[in-house]
This record gives sequence, C-alpha cells and structure tokens, in this order.
Amino acid sequence: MVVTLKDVATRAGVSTSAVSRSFTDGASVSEKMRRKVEKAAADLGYSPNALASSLTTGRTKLIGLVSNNFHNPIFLQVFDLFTRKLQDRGLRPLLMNLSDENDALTSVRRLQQYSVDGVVVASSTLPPEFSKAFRDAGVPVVNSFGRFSTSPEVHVVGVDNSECGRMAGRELVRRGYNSVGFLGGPEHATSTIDRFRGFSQELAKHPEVARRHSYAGDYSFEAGRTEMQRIITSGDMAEAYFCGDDVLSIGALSALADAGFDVPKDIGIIGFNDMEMSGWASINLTTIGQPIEQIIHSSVELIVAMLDDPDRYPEVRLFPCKLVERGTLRPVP
Amino acid sequence: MVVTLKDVATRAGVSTSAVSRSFTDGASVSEKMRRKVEKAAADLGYSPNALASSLTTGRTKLIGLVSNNFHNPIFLQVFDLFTRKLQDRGLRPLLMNLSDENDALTSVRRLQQYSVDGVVVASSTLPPEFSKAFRDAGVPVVNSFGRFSTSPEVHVVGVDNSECGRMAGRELVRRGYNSVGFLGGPEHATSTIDRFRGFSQELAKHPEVARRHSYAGDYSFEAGRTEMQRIITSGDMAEAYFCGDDVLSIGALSALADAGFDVPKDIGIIGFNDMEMSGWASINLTTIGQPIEQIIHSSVELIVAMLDDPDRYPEVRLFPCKLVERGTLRPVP
DNA sequence: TTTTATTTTGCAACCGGTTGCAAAAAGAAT
DNA sequence: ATTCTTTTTGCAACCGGTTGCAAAATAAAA
Repeated sequence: MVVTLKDVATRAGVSTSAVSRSFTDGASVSEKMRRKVEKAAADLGYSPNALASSLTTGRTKLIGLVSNNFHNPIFLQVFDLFTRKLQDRGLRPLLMNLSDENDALTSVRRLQQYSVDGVVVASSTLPPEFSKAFRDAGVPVVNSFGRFSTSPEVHVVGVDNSECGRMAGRELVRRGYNSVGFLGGPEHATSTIDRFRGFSQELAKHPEVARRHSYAGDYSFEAGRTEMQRIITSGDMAEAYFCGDDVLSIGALSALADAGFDVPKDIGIIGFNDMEMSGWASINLTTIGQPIEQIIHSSVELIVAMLDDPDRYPEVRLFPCKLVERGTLRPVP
Repeated sequence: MVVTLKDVATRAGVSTSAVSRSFTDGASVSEKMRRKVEKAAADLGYSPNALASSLTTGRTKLIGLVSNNFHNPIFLQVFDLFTRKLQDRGLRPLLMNLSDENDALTSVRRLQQYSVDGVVVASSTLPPEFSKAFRDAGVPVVNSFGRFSTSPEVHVVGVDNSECGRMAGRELVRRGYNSVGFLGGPEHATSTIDRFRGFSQELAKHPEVARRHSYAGDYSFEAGRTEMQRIITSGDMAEAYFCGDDVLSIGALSALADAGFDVPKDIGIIGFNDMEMSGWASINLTTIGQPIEQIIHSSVELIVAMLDDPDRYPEVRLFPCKLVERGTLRPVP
C-alpha cells in the first residue's frame, strides 16, 4: 500500500502537522523533530503526494506544454530543452498535443482540470488567440516562438520574424542575385506572414531585383519538394529562394538536384531554423538560425517569474537570429 | 476566482453530492437534477478539479511518459503518437526526460509524487532495470521499444531486435555480398546487442561471407559519419553495411559520398527504423522499419488495460519489422 | 388509498495533505 | 526561582472533491 503522511506520523509518534512541516522548508521545526520524522519516512519509504498538497497550497508545479509542431524535427530539440529546464526547476511538463484540436477553449479547460500553474505555448503556427484564451482564464502563459506585437497581451519569447525575413533578403541582395523568390510555409501562419513581410520590405529597397513568392502547404520535406518541382516546371524560376523553413529547403534542394540543377551554381537557397541536419555535410544548407536554447531558457524563466506574480505586465522578449553561412548560396561577387 | 463544486451546489440549491454525481456518469441522478446542475455549472463556468477527485478515486488519469531519446528524429513521431493516443482516451501524459538522469529510483519517486496511474517507458536504450523499478513500486508500466525476454518481468511492446538483425543479414546475403559489416549504435544498448546477435546468427549460416563489426558512440549523424570515415581510412571495408539506425546510415552515406564511393554500386547500406527522411528522394535509404504506430497503439491499449488490472500477467507484444527496399543496396544478382 | 419496492437525495466522513492559532516547551532575562 | 520571550508542537478546520448509508421522494403493486 502507499505510505501516507499519517503513517509516518504514527510511526514517529508525532502529529501529522509535524511531519508536514518537516517536509516543507522554511517551516518551524526543531532539528530533533526533523531527524525523527525523516527517519520514520525513510523506514516507510514515504514520499509526499504533490497533488494532495496542491489542494491547500494552490500550487501543482505542473506546467502545461502545448504545441502542434510534432513534425518539424527542430521541435524534438524544443521538447528536450523544455522538459529539462522545467525539471531543473522542480516543475513537471504536462504535454498537450494540439495537432488535431482547434478549439482553444477546450484546451484551456483540459489543462485547468489539472490546475496547471502555468502554460507554455510552443508553436510558430498556432494563432495568438490560443495563448490569449489561457490568459483570459487567469492561467499564466508564455508564448514561445510566437508572434510578437508592440502592444502584447501575453508574454512572447522568440525572434522578430520580419527581421529574419529582412536578413534573408539582405543576404540574397548582397550575393548579387537579380531575381529572388520566397518559398513560404503555411500561408496563414503568422511566422510565414511576418517573414514574408520583412523579406518584401528589404527587397523594396532594391527595385532592380525581381521577386516572386509562393507557399508550400505545410512545413515538410514533401511540401517543399513539390512546390519547387512546380516552380521548375512553370519555367518561371528566380535565381535564389528564401525558404520558410529548413525542412522546406531540403525538399527544394532535392527537387533541384533531381532536375539537374547545381546548387549553389545555378540556384541559391537559404533556409530558416538551422536544424541539426542542415549542418550535415551532405546538406550543408545556408540558413538563418534562431537561438532556440536562449528562447527556451528565457521562456522558462519567465513562466517561473509569473508563478509568483501572475499579473506581471506582458512582455516581449526578442532574440536576434543569425545567419549561418554554409554552401547553398553563391559567393559574394 | 476559480469556481468550485460548492459554488455550483449553492447556485443550484442542491447538495454537493448531487453536483458531484451529475458529473460522474453512471451515478444515480435524476434527469431533472442533472439539468439543473448543468445549468448552474454552465452559468458559473465550472469544470471539476481532476486532482481533487483523484484523492478519493485514486485515479489521476496521468500517465508518465519517460524517455531519453530526445535526439533521434524518430522519437518526435513517437511523442506525437503517444500524446494523441493518450489524449484520445482521456489520459494526460506527464513527460519525463531522462537524458541526464541515471537513477531509476529518483525517477520513480518523482512520478509517484504525482500519483501517475501508469508509466510508459519509451526507449530502446534505457536498461530494463528502469522499467522494473516502476513495477517494483507498484506502478503499472509498459516498456515500449524495449528488450523483450521470454520470461518478462514487465510488459514489453516492440520488435524482436534479433529477428531484425537476422532480416538484415538475410537480405545482404540475398543480394550476394561477399563481405558485410555491422555498424552498430551504442555498444551496450540492448537494441544494439540484440540486432548484432541476430545479424551474426544469420551470417553464421553462410561461412563464405566475411564479416566484421564496429560501433558508433551514439545514435547520431556525426557518429555514423565518423565511424564510416574511420572504416574507409582503415582500408578494411566490407561490401555492405547494416547500420544500427537510419541516422547512422545517413551519416555513413555522407562519409561514403565524400570519399567518392558510389552507393549502391561500390558499397551497400541498409539501415534501421525507416525514419521519415529515409524516404526522401535525396537519401532513398533501404532500411528495416518497425511499425511504430502499431507499437504505440498497442502500448497505450496495454497501459489502459493495466489501469483496471494492475497485476495483469506480464506480457510481451512483438510486431514484425519489415524491409523497405529503396536504393542503397545493389540488385539481387 | 395504503403498502411495498425503487429511485433520488443529502448528510457526514474521508482522500492526503497544509496552516492559523493557541498551548506547551525551551531559552533568556531578571 | 520566577517571569518574560521565543520557538516548537498539536489541534482542528480546510483545500475540492467522492461515496456509503440512511432518509426522503417517487413509482409500482395491492
């Protein structure tokens, strides 16, 4: 049977409060008492029931980790980092997969049933309304990899996707391409929209450079490959493409290779995310990386801070993305 | 403030038991009462506290999902499937990352504090002792992707890794290779050991075929690439290699390409896992796939069954792996 | 209508802890 | 030794629900 506080109290011959206090640091207990209780607890193999205590303390140390990116390899790293950093602070992630869920309210309900202390929404494709639904329910929330706004309603930690778009545009111009294309991910994802906006803004400064854009249905190898095949077939190709995600880039590279194009001699490709395999020798993709570890570290810090101050004024934390030069763009002329 | 059962009871002018029963199906409540309560609950926006009820029912509907495979892309799919299938059954996964944890006991404690109803250990590299620790603690556990044994002490769902090794060996022989190699993952992982054993057994039937083996430090692109580079440099190459994981295979392919080898003309490669990118046109790896979806489906079914019958007799559920023929082995002579 | 069987409801104890408060114990000051 | 502080301890109520049991209400049978 499972050992309870009461069992320990009986065994140690003390009150239940004494046992409870012995397990709460900062509580008023004498050394002697604590030792006695710890002895009894050890004998019995007692460990306190976090859920029962949450009833009175109002803290479960449970953090909802909600995402819908279960296909982009980069998110394996995201989950790895989140789980570790939460664990390090004594918090436990309660995972919620929104891949086939579209109703924010039921998600909120589900997590509220478990009285999570806070929620991290880790997604670049979920609409901002999702995070807001948690906030409206009074649950501390931070939106990692989300869209930032100058008048944020919820905490956002991530990168400035427009700036990333500008960076990509700037780099393609610098390399002297005369026509460039944007090969985006899901057309209505805020990340796609923002990256495209920045990219366009930058190119607007260089009217001599021709530009075009199109979208892949989702962030996947197949989608990137299919869309690039379509572009090739259409005959209307740019000299270089900025792809909305590395996995799209890799798909595009595959289509190009099949069609006999040499990258970077014939066509240039720049990706986004700097996922692990982009660095693999056989891929060697030039891309724009976001500082995932910092973003996650900061997100966890923020959610932890919110546990103590749930009404903390909404804040946006942006990290710079950086260009990772590899081999899929031609050299600067 | 958060709405409680009591608030609903007051509002509806009934007892708390009535409210509780209205939210429990199968409980004795009249239609009229249920409607009245539901009305009040809806007005107040009440949703029951799963943790509080767990105190009396002894059920949290929390399932610990423990793993240490946060680097193999295949596990993103594993997490995706687990979370969805658990959610479908009204269960919530509590994630536990064992990457930098080696003590089984503390892991058990951690999850016990949250009174998880059961635990799924999803790993091909964690030692079987881990799962046993949960069982010893009286927590229902199933070990997915684990090592099976003919006298299992815990439930195991996965594939017969020896058989997979045999299958690889058989295929290489069938293709007429005269010398073959095993390029394994972590030397002490049970999955590596078993695959190698099967591979060797099969080749023992064909003494005319020369064989050798070596190990990559871990399941990663870099490790596979490095090991294949070492093999190339050593000059002692086999005609074909069975790699312990696709990610190793892809690393090996990269090393071979760099060294100017043509696959499959000069060298054959067969992988293991059939991860998504193995099917990508630019990789096109012949490999052995395990039926991940079935394994996970079955694991979830099993853990659910154990909730009702915790002492269910330990069972091993093995699924056949199957050869996925693509382009990295030469044709059958 | 009365009696009996069945269903519905509320009371109160309980799940495993925490915590305010006052009593008891220990320590310091006189 | 006595009084005053400070620390330690236990009592009992409470957190948000569930549930066995008996009373109340309803339905069925006589």
